Amino acid sequence: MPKTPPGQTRERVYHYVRERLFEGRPPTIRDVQRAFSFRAVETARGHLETLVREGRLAKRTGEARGFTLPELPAPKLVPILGRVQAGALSTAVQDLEGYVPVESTHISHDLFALRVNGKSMTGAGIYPGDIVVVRRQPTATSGEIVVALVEDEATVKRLRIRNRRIELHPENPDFEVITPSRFQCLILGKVIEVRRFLDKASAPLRY
Amino acid sequence: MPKTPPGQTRERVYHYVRERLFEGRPPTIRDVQRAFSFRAVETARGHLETLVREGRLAKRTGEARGFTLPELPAPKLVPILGRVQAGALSTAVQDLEGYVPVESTHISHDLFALRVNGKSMTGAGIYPGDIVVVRRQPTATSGEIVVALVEDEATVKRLRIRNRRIELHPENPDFEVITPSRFQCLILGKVIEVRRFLDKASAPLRY
DNA sequence: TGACATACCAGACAAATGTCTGCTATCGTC
DNA sequence: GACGATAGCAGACATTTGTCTGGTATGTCA
Repeated sequence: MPKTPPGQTRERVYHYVRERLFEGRPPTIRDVQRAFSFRAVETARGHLETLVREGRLAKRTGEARGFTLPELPAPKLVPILGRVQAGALSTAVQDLEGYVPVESTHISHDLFALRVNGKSMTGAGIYPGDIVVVRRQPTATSGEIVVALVEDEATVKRLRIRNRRIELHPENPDFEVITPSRFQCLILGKVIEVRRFLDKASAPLRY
Repeated sequence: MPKTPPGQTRERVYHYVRERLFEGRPPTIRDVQRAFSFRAVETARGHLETLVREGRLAKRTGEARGFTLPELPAPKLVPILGRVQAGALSTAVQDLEGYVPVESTHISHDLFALRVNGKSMTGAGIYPGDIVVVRRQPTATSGEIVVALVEDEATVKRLRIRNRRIELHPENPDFEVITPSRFQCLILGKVIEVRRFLDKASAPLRY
């Protein structure tokens, strides 16, 4: 039974566990044992417990496959809504185009995604076909890019509040500013992220 | 023991399992039992097995927490490399800025992410501070947006091959076309996705 | 040298978890 | 009504998996 320099194997164990967690397939202690050809379960467990003690991993005691990354939950998928219907703001799972993974920082928020249609925001780097990730919220501050529902149609625009009036500004000279009344316009949320898929193969999966 | 209309409870079980999988925390059968207050494990298992038979879930028999989504592994995180060093193309985990989750479609590929520095690609909707997701590959076809290493510096440009010469085109009139020799230039990969974080809070987590 | 820590092994035990067999009740259909 | 399909229950059992106790070997440091 050869002995490895201190910490060296543990580093590899750590990366192995991470990989597995990123795949969404938490390993058992015996998985780790097998992956590193340890002849005893305790060897694997020793490394894992040490990693927990060092704060590099977290665990749910007694639970099968209970090792996780501390503070870092797995990325969450948010639904890409094909259309946003007026009135019902609840996630319509029916006309679902797919899912996009988002940063785990804001898994607590109510997020959804939307595919951009027109060219009215190209000046802000938002092009047709892009997907915007939206945090659902009823209001926003002036200057932010929002998704608003105007006459039953969802549009992405930059919000400006001038003289207590709502203005929806495009970022493309070919389009005009919309100045809806408070009753015509409903702010669905604020755009927090834009993503463009340059490669067809990387487009979100439909399922 | 009340009985629910056919399929109704199962639908909810399905969504519960999905949620858990998206969180990276595969449920046990007894987790499902508890979540729906079934008085027997078999009830939960019945639904789960049916979902597998219907092809809506997949499972690894006998394994603890073995239920997964078919075809759809959990999203993967790819590293955002702070800098790309010449020569060594291996992922330098050291100067790591964080991780971004990517679509599960291409988990098999060798991906990394890079933060964009200059304004040379604004015409293509790629702005400073954006993060590009790159598929590592030594070559690319003309017209694709690539990450190239020119004189030890990584740049994002549109690749054009004219008269068997490599040209790196910016998408901003303020910048000039680079025409490196084959020896000065190394194609690191092809940009498959662009993402911009409009909200500071949504920026990738450093850890 | 001896005390101590680390890496690893061996085997047993216990808790968590998947699987099976058999049962009741409700609904729709022939 | 008989039949089959579905939803659900009850309890036992088997496997997987986490936990524990005790051991050997090697290195560091006083």
